[in-house]
Amino acid sequence: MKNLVKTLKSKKCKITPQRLAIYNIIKNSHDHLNVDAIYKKLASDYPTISLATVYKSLELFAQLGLVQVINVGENSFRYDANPKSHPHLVCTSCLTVLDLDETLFPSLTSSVESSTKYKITRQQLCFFGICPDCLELESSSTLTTSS
Amino acid sequence: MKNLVKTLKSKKCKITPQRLAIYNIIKNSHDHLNVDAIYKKLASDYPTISLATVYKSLELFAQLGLVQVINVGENSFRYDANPKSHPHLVCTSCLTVLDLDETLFPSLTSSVESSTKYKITRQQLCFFGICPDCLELESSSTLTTSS
DNA sequence: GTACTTGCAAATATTTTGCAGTTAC
DNA sequence: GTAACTGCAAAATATTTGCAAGTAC
Repeated sequence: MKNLVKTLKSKKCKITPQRLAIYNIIKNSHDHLNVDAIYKKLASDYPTISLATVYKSLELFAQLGLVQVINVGENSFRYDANPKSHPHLVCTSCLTVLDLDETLFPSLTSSVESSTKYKITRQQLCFFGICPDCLELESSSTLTTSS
Repeated sequence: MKNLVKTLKSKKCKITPQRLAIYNIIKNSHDHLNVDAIYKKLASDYPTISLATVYKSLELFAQLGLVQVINVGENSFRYDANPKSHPHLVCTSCLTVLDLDETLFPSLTSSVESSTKYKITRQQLCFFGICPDCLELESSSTLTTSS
């Protein structure tokens, strides 16, 4: 939060309740919410907030490097309060998106740069699979339906 | 193309000129086109084809495992005639999307599986950067504007 | 006080759907 | 001949924009 306030001030952007609320929601969710989910979470505290405000705030945050926009193959974007590019792990069953530790994959960028002539600025690693909870549900439902 | 015909037949799907044309376009483009680009490429040969047909055909191809749907953080999807999951390289300047050789990154999946309890089914690696052509343009325009 | 911000409504973009007419087989 | 497919138009979904009213500073 201090980071948000400091960055907004330094760019002469105003510190509004809406912006604080939106940033808080992203910051405090382990999952990576999309605009709609953020909007719905705001609904109880800010019944009159508009989707446009959520979009505008998120775009500002992204420009200021406060959040990262991620896309895991859905037709909507999700937002991550950690602006540093890092790998994500998607459960294709319950659709949650977790962070992974980047240190699992050292020096991917440099191997791409050396084998192509590209100057790499960013990478997006995304793994799709089934989380332990869903795996368990799956196996128990298999037992049920097979009876 | 033989692959397309064989797969369509085996699933009792009809082999229509539209489907052949759409598949051809994806297959023959080094870049990874989105629906709009495919539709525009079709325009000269099939002036009456509809966007809906392009969408429906691509969805069918994806379901049959003939193409891969990719998303590199745009708000539209691109299509790849190589259905095997493999890394992509995006030039953020000219917006082309190239394939990378998967062998550059061995055993990513297994290291994710061993460090989480997830069962990984698919991965998407995407590197963003500037291609050699755009790098060159950039440096020459810098020289020009700085004069 | 004023420049920035919000919230609404309308616009735009992408994708999906329903259905009547057409076509591959 | 018929089930599958196409093309159109309308709907659904996601995002952006213009602008009048409101608010942080």
